[in-house]
Amino acid sequence: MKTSQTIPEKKLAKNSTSLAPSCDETLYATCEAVGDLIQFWGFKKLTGMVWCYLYLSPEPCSALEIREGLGISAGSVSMTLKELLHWGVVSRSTPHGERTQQFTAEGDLWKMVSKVLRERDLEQIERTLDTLRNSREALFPADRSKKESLEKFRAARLTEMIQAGNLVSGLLSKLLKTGRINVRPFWPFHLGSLVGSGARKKQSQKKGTRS
Amino acid sequence: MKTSQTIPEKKLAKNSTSLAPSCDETLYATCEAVGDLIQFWGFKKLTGMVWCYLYLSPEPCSALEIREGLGISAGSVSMTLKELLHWGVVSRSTPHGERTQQFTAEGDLWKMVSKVLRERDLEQIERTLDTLRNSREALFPADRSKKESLEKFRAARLTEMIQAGNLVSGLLSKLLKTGRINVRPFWPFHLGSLVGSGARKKQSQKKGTRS
DNA sequence: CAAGTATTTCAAAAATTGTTGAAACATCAA
DNA sequence: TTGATGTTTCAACAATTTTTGAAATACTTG
Repeated sequence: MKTSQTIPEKKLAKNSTSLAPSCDETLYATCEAVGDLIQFWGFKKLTGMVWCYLYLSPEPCSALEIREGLGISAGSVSMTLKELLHWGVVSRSTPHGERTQQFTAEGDLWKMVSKVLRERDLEQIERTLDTLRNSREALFPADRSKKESLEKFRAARLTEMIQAGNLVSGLLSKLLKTGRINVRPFWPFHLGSLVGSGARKKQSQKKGTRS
Repeated sequence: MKTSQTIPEKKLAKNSTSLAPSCDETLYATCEAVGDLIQFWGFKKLTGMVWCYLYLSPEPCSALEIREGLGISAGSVSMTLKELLHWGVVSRSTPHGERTQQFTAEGDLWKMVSKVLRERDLEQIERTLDTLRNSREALFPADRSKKESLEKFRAARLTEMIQAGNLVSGLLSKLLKTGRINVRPFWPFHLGSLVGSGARKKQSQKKGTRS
C-alpha cells in the first residue's frame, strides 16, 4: 500500500560515469521493483529486495555482500534471511570448512509463490471463513424458520460471502495441488457483469464445497 | 500482516444477558473478520469493517449509524466512506429532501473484487513488469551476443520473472474480462513440483503473451 | 582456551500508517 | 441571514511496523 522510500545514496555510484545505468543501479532498481511488489503482497519490502538480490546472483552470496549490495544493516540482513529461510525460498550453505555462510535463492518461482499462497493466503481465507460461518450460525441456528427479517437478511449475505470464500479457497487449493487452473466454475452470485464467453452453464456445485 | 486491535468496549454489551452472542457482538466480530481479510489484502482494516457493516445492513445507513455501530470517529467514517465510494463499492443516496446522506454497499461481490483486482493488483504487476523489462534491456541491449556471464545470468532470471508476471497478468485480465478462469496454460518454468493431473502437455505459448 | 570473525538478538530510534477531534465548510429551514 | 445539523478536512496524536546498532552469542582456527 505504500511505496518508495528515499533511495539510500550508499555505494550506488561506484562506477558511475557511463550514461547507461551502471550495473549496480540497475540491480538496485530491480530489487526495489520486486520489493515493492512483494510489499504489495504483504511482506516487508526488504524481504523482496533481498530475495531478488539473491535470485539475480549466479553465485551464492554471503550476508556481508547483501549488506553492502543493498546498503542495509547487519541486523536487517540476518532477520530478513531468517524469514526467507523460513519460507523456504532461500537456502543456506556453508562451503567446506568456511566460516561464512552462503545464501542462494530458490530458483523455482512457482515453489516460492505456492508456498506463500498455501501457508499464508489460504489460511487467512480459511480463518475468515470460520468466523463468517460462526456468525451465520449465531444468527441463524438450528431452525431457520421464523426469524426477524434483519437476521434473515444478514444470514443471506453471510452466505454469499461464505460461498465466495469457498470458491476462492477451492480454486486456490486446486491450483496449489495440481499446479494448474482448469476450472469451470465461476463466480456463482449476482451474475450481473459476468457474461463469460462460450462454455456450459452448469452452476458447478462440487461435492467438496461446503457452504 | 497484523491483526486484531484492542476491541473497543463501546456500546457492545447493549443487550448482553443471553449466553449466545448478542447481535451486536456477532455483527462486530463479523466486521472485524472481514476487516482483517481486507487488511490482509492491503487496505485499512476500517475500510473492510465499514464495508461489511453496510453489506450486512438491509437498509442504507447514515454516517452516524456507522459511527456508533462500529465505535469510530466521525472523521474516520467520512474518510473511509470516501474511499469506498472511490472504489465504487458503496453508493451514496440522499432520500428526498433529507439532509442526511445514506450509504449502501454494492451487493455484487464480484464487482467489488474485480474492480480492485483490475485497478490495483493488475496495475501493480504491470508496474513491476515495466521495471523488469527495462532492467533486462539495460543489462542486455540490442546485441545479445558476447556478454559477461553475470549479465547473461541476470538477464535470464529477469526473463523468468517477466514470464511469470506475464502469465499472472494474462490470467488476471482474462478472468476480469470474462469472469471466468478457463485456461490451460500453467506455470511454464521449472516445472519441478508441477505434475498436474490429466490434461495435455502443450507448453502453451499464446500469441498475445509478450515476454 | 583465546582471539578473531561471523551471526543473531533485541531494545531503542526512525519511519510509516491510522485515528481522532475540532474547526471549517455545506446545506437546509425558518 | 441565522441557526441547526450534517459532512469534510487536516494537523496533532497514537499505534504499528521497520530498521538500526551494539551487545551477546556462536563458531573456527591457532
